[in-house]
Amino acid sequence: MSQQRTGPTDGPDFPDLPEATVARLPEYLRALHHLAEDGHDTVSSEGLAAAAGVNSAKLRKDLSHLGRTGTRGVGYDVTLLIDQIEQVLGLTHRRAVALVGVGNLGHALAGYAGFGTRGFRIAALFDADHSRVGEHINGLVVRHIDDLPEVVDQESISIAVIATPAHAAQHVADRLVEAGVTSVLNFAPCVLNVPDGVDVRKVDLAIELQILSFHEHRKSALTALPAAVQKPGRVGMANRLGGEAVAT
Amino acid sequence: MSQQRTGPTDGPDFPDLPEATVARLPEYLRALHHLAEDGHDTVSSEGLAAAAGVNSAKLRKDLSHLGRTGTRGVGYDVTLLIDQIEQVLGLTHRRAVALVGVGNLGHALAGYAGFGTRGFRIAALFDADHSRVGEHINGLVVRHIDDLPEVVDQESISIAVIATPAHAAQHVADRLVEAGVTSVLNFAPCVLNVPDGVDVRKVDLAIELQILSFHEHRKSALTALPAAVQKPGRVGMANRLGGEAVAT
DNA sequence: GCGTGTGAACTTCTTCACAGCC
DNA sequence: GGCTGTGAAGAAGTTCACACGC
Repeated sequence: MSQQRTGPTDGPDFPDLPEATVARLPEYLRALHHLAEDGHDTVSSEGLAAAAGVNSAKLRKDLSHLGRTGTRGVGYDVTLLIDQIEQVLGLTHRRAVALVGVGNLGHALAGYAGFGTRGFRIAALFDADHSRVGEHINGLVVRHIDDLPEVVDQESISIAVIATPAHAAQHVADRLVEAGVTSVLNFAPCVLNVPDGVDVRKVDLAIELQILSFHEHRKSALTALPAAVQKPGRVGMANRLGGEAVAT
Repeated sequence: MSQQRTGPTDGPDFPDLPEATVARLPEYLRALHHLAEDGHDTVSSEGLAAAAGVNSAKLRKDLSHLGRTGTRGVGYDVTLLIDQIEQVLGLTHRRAVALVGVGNLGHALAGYAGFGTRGFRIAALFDADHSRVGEHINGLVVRHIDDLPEVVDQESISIAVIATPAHAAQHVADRLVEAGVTSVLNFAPCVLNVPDGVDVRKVDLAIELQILSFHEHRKSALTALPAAVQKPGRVGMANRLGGEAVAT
């Protein structure tokens, strides 16, 4: 195994994966579980790539970082590959997750079944609002954020989800880090400052729409420009791609 | 080599932006609005970069794609830059968005204020479940998904959000595309197949957690394995994880 | 024959460092 | 002096194409 990328934690169980690969492994895992349910024992790179929405060369290169995973001329053993990916992602046990902020969005996240089925257990809910504390959501009691250190310790929580308003998020992040949390998924639309060694991932719903907006803007220019003048306000574009044209 | 990215829609109002830049512009926009509220008239690349959580060289390179936006020795005019970014992102008018699936998550999204304040208007809610149709959420009535074509046309909707269970998502996507929608934000944990010309972005909450899980896994190996027992601060977690200070 | 695994080519993205303008 | 704008270097990621093992 004279591999080039030799990081400090390199080894058979800890390949030093490129970030882009790490981001795709969960997608492969989901596709594999789906294939397993459908009774597939093996799958080709072509087949798995299609199920995961990537091209097969990329998939093979990604999997090659995990060591020998497939069989030439045959493909990948579905069950075995699931095990290997779960191994490197650290999903061999269910990780306890804390959720802070049980407003609109937090409420929905607390009830989201997908966490439970894919390796996580919402272990505690927190809010700063005393009127919310004590409320029962999905079998859990909302606790006050002052209880963070105690609960994080009790439940061995290392991952937290922030679903508070933006103005509260940094403060919450500080308290989480102080309590020992080392990974944060942030739904608040703001930048979080955390010390080295703490990972933050961000999900911003409005940003996703704004990116789509850019491409919409672009597409409408494509259809509007060649035909000379554009009509503001009314978009005559995009009724159907490949469908019959609509009178403008 | 004068690197002229000259695309079909290239021009002063439609610079051909790198995808990575497009993905960051919304973040700059949010930071700028924040700065404007705080009364700042101008901001340096250093200042804006800090507010947006990127480094200043990257920010300058990104903004340079928009044409001349700053003033040397001074910085960027906050209001002007907001206008320019909103221009290229196509946020000069509020875009109507359809939301399909008013279950757990859909409900929360329908009530999410962030859409309204950042360029979008939830114009319609849909569900396939007749028992949900007619329900009022946040001032909107839930309509049956069969009404899609009619409403999409009436409200000039080109962007839709899918918040249905995974098994229904592809079918919903097909109907959206048929109705004329050309951009989709998908919250269902599955891959969507859509024709060319339709953009899909995906948000998968469990995947985000699984990526964090990988890094947690990695970190725990770091503290467990190495003989180099130097603990800076608390847990010894305080270096080289996201950092590229990897030693040889 | 088939399909994985992989060097090599290529593209995209990031960072550096400094010229040019205010 | 200060800060933007940008070529050039470098790093990361993707795609190609084919050798190799089944």
